[in-house]
Formats: sequence, C-alpha cells, structure tokens
Amino acid sequence: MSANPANRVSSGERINITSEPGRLEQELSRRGKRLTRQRRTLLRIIDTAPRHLNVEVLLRLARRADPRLNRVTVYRTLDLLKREGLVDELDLLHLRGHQHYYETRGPRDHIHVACFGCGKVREVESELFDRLKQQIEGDCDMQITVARMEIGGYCSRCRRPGL
Amino acid sequence: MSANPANRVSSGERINITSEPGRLEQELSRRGKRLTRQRRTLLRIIDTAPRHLNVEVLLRLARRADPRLNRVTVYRTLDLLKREGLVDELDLLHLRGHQHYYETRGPRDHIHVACFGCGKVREVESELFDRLKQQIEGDCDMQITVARMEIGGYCSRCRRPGL
DNA sequence: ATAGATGCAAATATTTTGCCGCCAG
DNA sequence: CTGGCGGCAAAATATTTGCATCTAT
Repeated sequence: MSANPANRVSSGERINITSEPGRLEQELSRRGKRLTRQRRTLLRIIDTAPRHLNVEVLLRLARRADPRLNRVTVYRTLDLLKREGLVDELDLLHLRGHQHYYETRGPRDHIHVACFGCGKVREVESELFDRLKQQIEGDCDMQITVARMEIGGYCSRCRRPGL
Repeated sequence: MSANPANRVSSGERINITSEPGRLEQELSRRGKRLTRQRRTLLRIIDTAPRHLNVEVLLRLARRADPRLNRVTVYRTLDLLKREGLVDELDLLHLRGHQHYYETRGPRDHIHVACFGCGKVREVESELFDRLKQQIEGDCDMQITVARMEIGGYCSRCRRPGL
C-alpha cells in the first residue's frame, strides 16, 4: 500500500520546531499589532506550551503569570491569531466535549488521528496529504488558507469489541 | 500536478445517491432501534433535505410536520445517528458561528471545500483522499470510523485582495 | 493624544441532564 | 407490559457583546 517510502506517514511525536520562543510575538509586532502585557503572556504560553491547548487550560496557565488576565482576553487573542493565520483551531472530533483546541501553525500541515478508546491524539504528516491539497487548490481554483484533516477510530489497543 | 486522471477530484454537485428515502429508517429498524413518530419525522428530513443541516434548521423543518417536536429530541436523535455511524458531524471551519452541521454518511467520504468569501461549500471526492486514509489506517494501525477533511480559502471570485 | 486593548458583567449560543409520563414493540 | 423515548424546565458549557477604563505606540 505504502510501497513508496516517500508516501509513508511520519510519526507525530516530534517537537514543535516551528515555535521557537518569540515567534508569535515577532509576527504580531511585524504586522503592526499592539503587544500588551496580556498578549505577551498568552503568546509565550502558546509558543512553548503543550499542543492542543483549549481555552480553559490556556487561561489557567496564563493566570499563573498574570492572575487578573480575563477569559475574554483569551478568546479575543485567539481570534486575532486565527485571523492572522498564526494558529489553527481544531475540535479533535469532539473527543471530549465541544470545546476547541488551538495550536501554532507550522510550515507543514499535519493530520490529527484520534482514538475514541483511549483518547490519544497522534499528529501525522504525509506526502499524500500535501499532494491532495495541491490537487484541490488546482482543480477547485482555490487559494487555500486552512486545511484540516481529522481522523477518528480505534487504535490497536482499543479495537472495538463488536466490530 | 494531477497528471493522472485517476487522481482528479470529482465535482461535488452530485445528488446524494446514498439517501434514497427510507434508508435511515430501515437502518435503525434493522439495528433494533425504536421508530417513534418523532424519529421518523427527523429521519425523513435528513434523508431528503438539503445537505449540511444544522440543529436549528432541522428543528424548524421538523416542526412543520410535528409542531410539538422538541429541540432536545433533535439532539438525541442526532447523537444516536452519530453513534450508529449513519451521519457525520461537521463544523465547516466555523464558517458561520460555532454550530455543527450534519449529513448522511454515504459509501464514500468526501472533502468539504469552503470559501471564506462567499460562504459556498463544495463537496469533493478524490482518489488521493481514499489512498491517504488507507495509508493512515495501515501505518498507524487504526480502525478508522470517521474521516473528516475540511479546506478553507478563497475561490477565484473571492480572491483575497492583499494576498 | 488616541486608536485600540482589557476587565467586568451580562447576554447569547449551544448542548446536556433530571424527571416524569407516554408509547413502540 | 415495560424499557426506551420524548417533552419540559433547568443546568451546564462555550462564546460574544456593551461599555467604561486603561495603555502601547
């Protein structure tokens, strides 16, 4: 099936190399956005913290540094980053409720593969995925700004009993 | 890019051939689920109505036939259909708010391509997409039950000015 | 100086739950 | 008959808005 090694997916347990500390701050500054104390705090966390942050966790982490920081500011900052194309918003197939998850956007999109059994989420890159996007870009004459692929199922350890 | 014709995407303006009226009702019945009046109403609508229904629209359509039908019943029925793998849940990249959209699940998954400018959503099938899923299934040893791919961007008529 | 950001409270939107009476099988 | 289902009200969760105040530039 994946006879060609170039087609093989690459495992997702990598470090987020795209987010050397300060990247988001630099980007926003470059685009003429104001860097408030609250934004710096949030950007630093998003740049360095675990992937798949949700609003709840982001707020909790931010308040360690700045206890007055408001939840609304979290929402507004995430909106800004979304509009600027600096973070992606995911729902991870509603694995846990209807909240959203956010992650910094790197040079290469990846696929999220989630197990409904154990809840583990793997990130996967694939040459086929990149080609598929190109194909759609061409055939639909679209200028793609967001590409999201989320796969749900059961991993080998959680294989559904009755299937 | 898509030199191989087999790789070309197929346009999405097709009829939903997978939902000949009664299909959902048959499926649920076959699985030993009760067919109440409310469920029949909802199933009929989902089987035949426009794609990308949200709860609001589904409820409104349902109440034409059964004015007492409750919103909670809509949620519970959609949950059932999701659990049974008969409908897919989408958010279409939050094109319009954070609501979800539902569509009957056919034999072949498709990609949703949405334009942030005009809001149009195209459905696209692709041989590459099928191969990508197979690849992940194999390489991650996953038993895939849901595969969602959503693309956002700007179509030729809405091309973003400053990009 | 001033456009734009934050905090707070309240509003809105979306989804879930508890409970009781009802109905499909 | 009876266990699953639907309606209603209320709760829980998630996100947005109005407005006065503050601050980065």
